[in-house]
Amino acid sequence: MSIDNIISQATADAVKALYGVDILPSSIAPQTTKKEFEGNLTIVVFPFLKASRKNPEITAQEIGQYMLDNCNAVKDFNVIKGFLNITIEPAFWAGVLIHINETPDYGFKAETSDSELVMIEYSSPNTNKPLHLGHVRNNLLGFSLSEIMKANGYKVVKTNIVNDRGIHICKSMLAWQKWGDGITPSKAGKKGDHLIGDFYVLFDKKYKAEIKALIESGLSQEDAEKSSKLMLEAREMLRLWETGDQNVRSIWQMMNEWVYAGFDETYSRMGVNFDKIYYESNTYLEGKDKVLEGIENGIMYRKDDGSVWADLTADGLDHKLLLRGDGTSVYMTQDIGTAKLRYQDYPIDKMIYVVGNEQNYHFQVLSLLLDKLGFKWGKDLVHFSYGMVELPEGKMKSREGTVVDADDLMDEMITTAKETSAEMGKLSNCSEAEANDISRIIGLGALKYFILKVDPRKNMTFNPKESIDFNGNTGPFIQYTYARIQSVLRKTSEANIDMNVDFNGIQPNEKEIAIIQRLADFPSIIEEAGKSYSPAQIANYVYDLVKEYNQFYHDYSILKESDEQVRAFRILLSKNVGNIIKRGMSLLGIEVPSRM
RNA sequence: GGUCCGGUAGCUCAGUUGGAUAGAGCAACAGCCUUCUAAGCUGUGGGUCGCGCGUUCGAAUCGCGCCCGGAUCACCA
Repeated sequence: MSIDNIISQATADAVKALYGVDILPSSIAPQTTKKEFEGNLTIVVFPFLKASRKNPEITAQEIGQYMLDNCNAVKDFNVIKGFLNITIEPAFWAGVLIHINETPDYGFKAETSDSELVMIEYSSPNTNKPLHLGHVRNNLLGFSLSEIMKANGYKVVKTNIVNDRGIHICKSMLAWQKWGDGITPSKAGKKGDHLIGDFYVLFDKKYKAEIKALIESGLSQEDAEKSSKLMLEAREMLRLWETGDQNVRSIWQMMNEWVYAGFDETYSRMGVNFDKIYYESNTYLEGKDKVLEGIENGIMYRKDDGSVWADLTADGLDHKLLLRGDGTSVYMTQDIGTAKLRYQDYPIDKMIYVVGNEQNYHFQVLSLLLDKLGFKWGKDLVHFSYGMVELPEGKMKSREGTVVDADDLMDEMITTAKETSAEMGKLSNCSEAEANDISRIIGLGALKYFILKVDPRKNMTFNPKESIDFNGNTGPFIQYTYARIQSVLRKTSEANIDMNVDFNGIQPNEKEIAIIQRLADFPSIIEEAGKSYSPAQIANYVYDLVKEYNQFYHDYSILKESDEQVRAFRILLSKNVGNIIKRGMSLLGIEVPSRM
């Protein structure tokens, strides 16, 4: 039983004994006492005034006195206005630390046979260009969210829906056919996704030139776009693809393989992965049945031109198109189809879509439609919506070359980490391989932490220069603290310090108590982050813990402490801070180095 | 115009189901390396929590109205 629960229970008991009123202990949430006041936990007594019919000070005084007399965890109390500050018996804190130390999966709930299954969709790239900064935010959020849900005891299936068909892919294919001269990724010495991306850009360039020429020959913008030969060829290719034309399909197959090989490399470097990948080429025809079923059930209706719609005005939204007049699917229909396939594959209880906030409306509609169509998780599907990543110079525009490529970005981060470390002389005692590994961990940690610490809903500015600043609320700062703790532990074992010490009667000081209190918060932080789907809460918690520990680390000698009991206690405390840092960072998909 | 989301220090951001005098980092200035890793620590300065009204013992937090910024409102995905 946690200290919080003990105090909540004791408070409820006190109110019952003093005023004869029943209060649910769970409705009382003790908060950590502010630094400027004495005590560890604070109870706000205003809610009890109706029961006590006395003023706040007297009420707090009475409850405090009762708790002091009847609860052995309470050592002392003081009252300021309506705030009852309780000092916990220091020996209890030692017990809390020992409990944390002895609980291997502290803070993580285990998956059980009746755990709910949550499917998390993230990444969802197009196969016509490499991943960029926007995908990085998506991937990091999606992966972290998966880890957080697992820690909350859910069964998690990570999924990726790859947009592998459509006019954009045909553009790349066409450009490769026309100007590629049979080049392949290995011949070009280039990752496949980058190669395809180059052809996509090339298409756009040639297309623009064609349009420009047509306009100069006297056509209007609109007419020029209509009569562009390139675009017509691309459309024809898409048509052939849809009829299953062998030639087009085999080029498509080959080029997609190149792209997937490139993506795999990027994903694996980024440290993200998937349990199940869906391809739009397999799912894009699937939604039709469901929609037709919807017509029979009166959920959808058909217009005179043959198109099919859903009327969502009763839910405050508009009419939504689901099938075109010619019977083909739109985006929404495909998502319904994908949902159908997924539900055939897995007994989904909960579905989370990690998709940018420009699609908020889409998911509002999807949720309603899936619900109406009988998907049990439709109504409560979570659109984990995140804001755009902007650059200091403004928005990213692929045409203007201001897109930050994911691979380049990771390279840059790792290189900078290595240079910075070398400048500080940190890597002088390492082998080359070790130095590279540490640089990789630090560089990627800096990137990941910088992105994940921000509330996902907010648009954020990614400043490449500032992200490589290793000071303050950053990944490297946290990693550094972890590395120092590992150093302390190494020295502990080198010096053969006996850790089998009886901690009976130990009196942790204020700073130690503050750290233990924070460690004890870990489970509720994970739970909260799982409810609000927020990796940022984990990130900021870990930072607070590290900050608190750093002060302690600088104020007290740990290994030099002469009192064996105190020394062992401080080593134990450090070890557990290290453990929690590691677990917290693992929820963000960030590694921690044992030295740096 | 309709809908959704943001607005907290010069900058980047926290702020736990409404709680005490709103917190970090960066930037600026002043200190601290014979002591477990100085990528660190300590101190100083910096605020109309977008604006107003309301709800109550108490509002950055909840409600209503307005202002600013973003997204979206396609037979694109």
